[in-house]
Order: sequence, then structure tokens, then C-alpha cells
Amino acid sequence: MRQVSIEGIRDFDLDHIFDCGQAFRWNRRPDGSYAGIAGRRIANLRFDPCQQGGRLILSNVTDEDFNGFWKDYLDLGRDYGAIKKELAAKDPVIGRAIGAGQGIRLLRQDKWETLISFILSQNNHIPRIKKCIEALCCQFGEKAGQLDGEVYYTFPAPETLACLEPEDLVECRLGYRAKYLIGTARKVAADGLERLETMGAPDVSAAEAFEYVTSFPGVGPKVANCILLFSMGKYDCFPVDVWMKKVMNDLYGLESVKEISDFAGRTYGSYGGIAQQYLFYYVRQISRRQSADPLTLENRRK
DNA sequence: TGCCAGGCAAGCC
DNA sequence: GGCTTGCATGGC
Repeated sequence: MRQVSIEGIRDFDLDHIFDCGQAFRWNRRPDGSYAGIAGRRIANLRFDPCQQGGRLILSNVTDEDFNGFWKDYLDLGRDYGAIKKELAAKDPVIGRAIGAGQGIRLLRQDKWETLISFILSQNNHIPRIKKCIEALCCQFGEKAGQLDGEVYYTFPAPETLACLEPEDLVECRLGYRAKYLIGTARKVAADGLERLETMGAPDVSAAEAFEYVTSFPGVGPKVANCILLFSMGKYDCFPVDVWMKKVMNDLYGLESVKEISDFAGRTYGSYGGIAQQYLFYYVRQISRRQSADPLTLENRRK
């Protein structure tokens, strides 16, 4: 199989990247590799860490694909080591979270797919969000190809979803989010997909992009910030969900969303969104450990 | 078995 | 403008 191998990659860990709630169409294989789809491109990623920077092996990928797409998608051009240093220098507490998710990278994902995916994320668990999205792609996407015996489907286009009615979506089990999805698809189709795409341009401010994406039904401040951060390169955005409320309360004693957002802007600056991902991964890791280990202090008190 | 999740919109004051 | 409530669903 066609394959690309890249040496000397630092600040990179597949579990951290694909298990930090930013992308929903990647799955861990028993060998520790991840298989997934982006656009029409299907790939398997494997990473062998080593002291001097590890080796990333991308299967089902050509050199042309790597240079023209995957390099940017995986954000390999960014120096996360420098960002981590900068964040740690600004704030003494975040070092713990950076240590937990040291290999996180923010994927540069498709804007339309991210918009719909995070509409489906609201008041939902990550494993179930993945199921909803797979059902949607399987039913309304196009067959993109096959890898290791598994068939992959593209994310359905705006026009495809725009002409659906809620009853067409019952099998996807989206719940009350189905009507938001249809309303948003219709508005994207009416506005033209280009309008959404232009929001990712560097000269479009986060505030302007925020205003546009919150005009879609089912998109409030939290979902909007996720879209801006995960698909539009607005790295100062700081999405606050229930996990972030918990970790920001535990670490800094902050309570309200406004308190948390203000603190983040003040403290982490232009890389607040990246700080947010380390914190998100950290608090979820702690939570998982506690539920896996009944002898932790918190559980013993019960 | 309930509780809860990468929240939002609508209705209240 | 801030606060409360209803919401579909299923993983844990």
C-alpha cells in the first residue's frame, strides 16, 4: 500500500489528538494506530515515538496527498513546543494539564462538517456523537472508498441535508438536534458555502466569524467557539462546556462562563484555544481514572 | 437504574 | 439582561 513516513515529529501523540473531542471520525485500532476520513481522503496513521522526535507513518497516502493536505490538516507546521513554553510561562497552573496532553495538535478541519458535528454535540456524549455522525454519513454521504475492509462515506453536502425533513433523519437518532441540522443546512445552502468558508480567512476576526456562525439555528456560544477553533484557525477562542467549568473551578476557583472566558482571554492570550484543549484532555483523563479506580479518594468518601 | 453529556432556545422576571 | 426549563437519546 502507498505510504508516507515522516521523521523527527515532536509534540505529537495520536491518542491526545484524536481523543480530545475535536474530531469524531477517527477510530483507534488495536495496534494503536488511528483510521479515519477527512473530505474524501481515507488514511491510517501510526506513530512511533522516540527521544529525538518520532516517526509518523501515513498509510493509504501519497507524497502529493501528504504535502497538499495531511501536513496542513495535522497542523505539522506549527511549533507546539514553543506554544507550550509560552503558556507555561504565562500561568504556573496549566503545566500539569500540558503534561497530560503534551501531544495534542489542533486539526484544521472542514468548516461545514465541523459546524454540523458540533450542532450534534450539544448535550450529548462523545461516543454517541460519533454514532450520530457515522449514521448521517452512512445514510446521506457518498461512498468514498475502503480501507482494511471498512467502507468509508463522505460527510453529506449542505444541499443534500437542506432538502431533508426531520422524519428523514429518525434513523440517525439525532433527537431534537435534527431540526437544528436541517435549519442550518438550509441557511448554508441559501447563503452559499463560500460565505462560511471565507470566515476562516486570517483577515476575518474571531468576533465577525462568531457573529456569523451563531446566526445558525442550534449554534450558541459554546458550539460557535468550537467551530472557530477547530476549523477556522481562531486560536484565541475558548469553548466552555461542562468539563471546562469543572476544571476551571478545580484549578482556579472560577464559577461562571463569563468569569472563565474573561480569565482565559487575560491569562492565555492568543493561544487560549490550545490551552483549552490541554485542560479539556486533562480533566477528562482524571475523571476516567477515578471511575476506573474505585480506591481514589473522591470515591472512597461516598 | 438513574444520571448526565463538548448546550441551545424560549419563556420568565 | 440574567435565570430557569424543556429537550431526545443512550453510554456509563
